[in-house]
Amino acid sequence: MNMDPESRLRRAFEAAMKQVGGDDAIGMDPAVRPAGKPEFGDFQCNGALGLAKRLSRPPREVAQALIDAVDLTDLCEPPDIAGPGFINLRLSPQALAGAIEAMDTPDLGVTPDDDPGVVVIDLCGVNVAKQMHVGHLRSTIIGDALARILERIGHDVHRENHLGDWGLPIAMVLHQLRSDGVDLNALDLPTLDEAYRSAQAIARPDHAGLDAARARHSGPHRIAELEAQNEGAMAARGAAAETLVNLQAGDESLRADWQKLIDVTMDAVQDASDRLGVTLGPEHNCGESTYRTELQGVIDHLQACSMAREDQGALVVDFPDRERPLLVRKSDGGFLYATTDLAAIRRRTQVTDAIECIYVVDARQKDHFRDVFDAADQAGWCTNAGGHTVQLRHAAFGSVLGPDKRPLKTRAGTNATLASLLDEAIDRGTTEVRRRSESEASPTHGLSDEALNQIGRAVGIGAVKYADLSGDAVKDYVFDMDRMVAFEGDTGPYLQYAHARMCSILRRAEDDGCGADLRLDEPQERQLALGLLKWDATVHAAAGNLQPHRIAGYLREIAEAFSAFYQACPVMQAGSDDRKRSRLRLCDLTRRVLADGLNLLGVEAPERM
RNA sequence: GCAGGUGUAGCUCAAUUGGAUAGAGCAUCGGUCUACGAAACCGAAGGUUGCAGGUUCGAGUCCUGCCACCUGCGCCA
Repeated sequence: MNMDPESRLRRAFEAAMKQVGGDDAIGMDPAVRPAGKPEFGDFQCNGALGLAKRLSRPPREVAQALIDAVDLTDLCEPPDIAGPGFINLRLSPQALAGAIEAMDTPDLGVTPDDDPGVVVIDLCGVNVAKQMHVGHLRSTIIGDALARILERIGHDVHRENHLGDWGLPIAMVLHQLRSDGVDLNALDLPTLDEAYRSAQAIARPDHAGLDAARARHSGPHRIAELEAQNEGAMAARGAAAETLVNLQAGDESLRADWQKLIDVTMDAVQDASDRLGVTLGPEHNCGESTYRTELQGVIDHLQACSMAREDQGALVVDFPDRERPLLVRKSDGGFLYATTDLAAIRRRTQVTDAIECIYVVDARQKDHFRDVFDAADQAGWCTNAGGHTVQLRHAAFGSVLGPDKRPLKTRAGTNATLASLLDEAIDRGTTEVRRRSESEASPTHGLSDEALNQIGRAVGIGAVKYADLSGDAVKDYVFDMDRMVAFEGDTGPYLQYAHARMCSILRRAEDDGCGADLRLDEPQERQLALGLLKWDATVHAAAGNLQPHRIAGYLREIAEAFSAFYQACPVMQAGSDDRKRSRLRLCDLTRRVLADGLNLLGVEAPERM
């Protein structure tokens, strides 16, 4: 049973509502939550308003009845009624101090999930032969954060990088490189990337797309674009298709070359992962190619379930609530990415026994995942091998836009590469850290080049990651390097700075106040303490809703509360030893919560910066 | 055409899932470094939450209808 004040208040008011409302109160939420403003106390109970409705009694009268009935012994000061019937609650000093002491443990009061299990997170999703761009940045950063958050509450997280390493696009590049006579042993990523582009441009006919575009009255620009693509594409496509057939048939020479493309691509991915500080390595690679032997089995199963229907030579799955069917096999017998995604779900739920599969993929694929998830459900794969219900969830994220609100481009007009972005972030972070370290008063003064570079990287990368994680992931976001690396205001470095200041105080102190009696007399001390108490609920809310930005918002709140405390309450010269040790303990706990949260976001927390 | 999404301060974003006077940051203006790090703090100004209705004690949040923009729509992934 949760012993934090909010849970205790909820239970107390639940009981009071039952007493006041009788059967009418069954199933009603006491609506206990942190107070909206400090003037309203520490917590508020809004349940009287709903209960008054059911009882047809004046809300304030019901609120009074609840106050008369509720048992808040050892928990609260006498509550009062405000506005239409809100009950404002203020914790007793003992209860607040007791609650803080209770969370002063290694796990910081964060409770494990009620139903822990294997959670597969599909993240990063690079395509072989294609340079990583900002879209992969989002998938990787958000996916890594979600993985850390879910691990934090006890899940067994399996990260999977579902590489685009199979299918026609790869065959096209392969064919092009081979026919151009490129030395694959000396292949580098820019060459590969360029080959991918030109292969795409040459070999993409789209008659069906063109017909569809005409049928639905798409704009002339779109139609012209499609017509241009159709020019002379068939020949190249035919050759690529032949390459694909040979590759899939196991042609040794082709397979060797194919592997070289993967190696070159993955070296760059590893480099980006390392610089970003995300937990992602070769052991998480799980490419589309690994499903190739399972695709036919998926089709067989769909047919055995009578889910699949032939239509114009292709195999499709229908849904009761929408027109659009899901295509699972082409008329030429080939499989599609929906087939691969279904195979992945089947393996993850039926072999790996996942209770949850999370897809950290661009929001534009929403319809696709809806179809695939529904098809998987129909196929019976939403119950895992252990009989546990499986949740399939698309953690969709929006596009990264430039300051012009268009998809982010470099000055040259090409897609911004991830590598160039990281270069710049690290460069600017390092420059700033070095600049500040020149001042003799700076705690970083005199540190080695290596140490300063390390911190500079943490600051630059932290800024980029925080910017990505601090807003609701599903929305598009405007990427503005200049704003991020101002390192002021609501940024990653703001949180890192607050953390470094706490470290600084703790460094100066002879002890960390561990075990000291807490005296939370000043309003800033109370506010900080009340903030710390929300940590458990915040982690669970972020995990349950797949919203890392809740963590980010919480940490900013903590950093702000700490700054206010720092301003108002001297620690080292607190007046008495008891008070000093109490404040040190509060600093220490705050530092640990902040570090814990930054770690969940994958943002480093240097001790000096 | 059909489906989905978005619309909040000049700009970039929040809002504990229906709660009190819609909050931050940037930019602007003013004040704080002989107390632990000024990457900070305090204050001012900035709003008809796209528009119009509706539901109720109470709506940025829910329902309806418009407007604007974005995205997707069978043999690419």
